[in-house]
Amino acid sequence: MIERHLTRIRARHALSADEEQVVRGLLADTRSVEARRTVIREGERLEASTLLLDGLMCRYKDLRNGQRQVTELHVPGDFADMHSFTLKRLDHNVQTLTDCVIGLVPHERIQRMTETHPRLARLYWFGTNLDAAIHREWEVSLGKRWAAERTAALFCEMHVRLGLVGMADPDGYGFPLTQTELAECLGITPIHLNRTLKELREAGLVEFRSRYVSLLDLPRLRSMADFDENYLYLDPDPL
Amino acid sequence: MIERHLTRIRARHALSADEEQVVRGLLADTRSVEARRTVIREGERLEASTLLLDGLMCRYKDLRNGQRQVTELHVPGDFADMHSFTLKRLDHNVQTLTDCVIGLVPHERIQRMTETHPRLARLYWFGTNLDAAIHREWEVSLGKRWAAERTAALFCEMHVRLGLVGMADPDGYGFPLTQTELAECLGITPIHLNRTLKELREAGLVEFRSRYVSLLDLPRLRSMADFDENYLYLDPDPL
DNA sequence: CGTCAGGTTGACGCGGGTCAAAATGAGTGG
DNA sequence: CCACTCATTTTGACCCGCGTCAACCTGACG
Repeated sequence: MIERHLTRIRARHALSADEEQVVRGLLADTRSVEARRTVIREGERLEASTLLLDGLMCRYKDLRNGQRQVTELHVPGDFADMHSFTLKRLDHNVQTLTDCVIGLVPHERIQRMTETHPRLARLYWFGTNLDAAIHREWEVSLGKRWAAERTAALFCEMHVRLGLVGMADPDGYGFPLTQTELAECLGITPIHLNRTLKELREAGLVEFRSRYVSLLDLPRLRSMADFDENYLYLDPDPL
Repeated sequence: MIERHLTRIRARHALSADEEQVVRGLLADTRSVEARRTVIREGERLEASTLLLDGLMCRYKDLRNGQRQVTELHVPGDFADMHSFTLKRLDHNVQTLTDCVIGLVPHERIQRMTETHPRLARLYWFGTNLDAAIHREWEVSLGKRWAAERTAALFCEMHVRLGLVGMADPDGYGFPLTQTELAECLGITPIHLNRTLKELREAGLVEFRSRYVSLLDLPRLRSMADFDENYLYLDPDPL
């Protein structure tokens, strides 16, 4: 089950046999969590980081008025909160969107890894910096793109990220979110997202139905989103 | 001049005399850069990280249509791009907003530091995770807050961050941005920002004039922004 | 066949974008 | 000290994207 995590790392960096063993040794425990459970609450003190092995999760922040903004989606192989290793408590919540399998990685094991395997430490540092890059791209979407462009950009991002761990087809992928959840990622109301999806569908760009995203015309979809996958760092320099 | 950087670190973590010497030794060179110069361009290969010693800088991303979104502001003492140590090329640009003094820290020195001083490595990792936390809060602002709330939130954030390095008064701070630049942070047009500033001023909350932010009623300003400074991690756990 | 979550559509209003133009203010040169 | 310039701020008019409120539809499930 940790294979997807190794796949994710290897998509960007080589791993020696020794390093692979250390990575495998990080996992202290795995557990199943059903859909829509908040796994990590803002402010609580954490002693372990959560590795997503299967399913989809998200980071979100609540507002006083009951609304929430999702700040990142997680696909299998992602660490949901490697950053809690240094921060110890988070400024946001982490929730499952679907039924999930998660792995727990005690901070003390990460600590030991940073001391014995500085290159691995650097790879995981890279990983949190990649999260930040995704946050920045979402800032651009939320700040400057119209609803349709924004929606297109997210569909493009998820296609690449799911593809990296072998969970996407060339022209689509399973994506079991409700329209309400998707709208919370995009900073628009579910109603307006529904209209936007209709617009994208009728333009022959993308269709989102029964938990599956069908990419009807990927080149035009990427173009309308002004999608540039460089922010996902698919070809980093070798370390 | 590196004092502000030490102050910034010490605001959150203790530093031993030995560690302080290592931090001081990171700086290979300092230079002056005039206002509105792009110091780091998206995609270029980097061999050193940039430490902001004096002045204001920002990270921004360009869009195809010529618009841009600022994704973070930097105050003196901040690393503008510690994340380039692991990413090697950035997904965004970095620019001076005012005349600045910057310090250059070769990646090889950071590399050596991670091997000899893992605790310092962890502090700098913390620093990049703090940047990500700021990105997340901006995502919330851009996605969910009205223009006035969003503007109030940014004024609150900058008050705290500038205050940490001794550059804010209890009821205001110097903030030499144009309204256009501020609007690029907030994801609204300069014209609408101008109307929003008028609204905040007439409500007796905050005034932004001649490069100075006057906090007329900080409690109400924080309240309207739903400002919760936890995301700035002012009291992290000791490492 | 009833129930309920989630998806869809319509009507209407407001926040904020857009275009145009005037006012203000910091420099600069005469 | 004044005239001129150019960036920046400010205001007005108009319109559209998206929020809001209210129904209605659909499909999964017991």
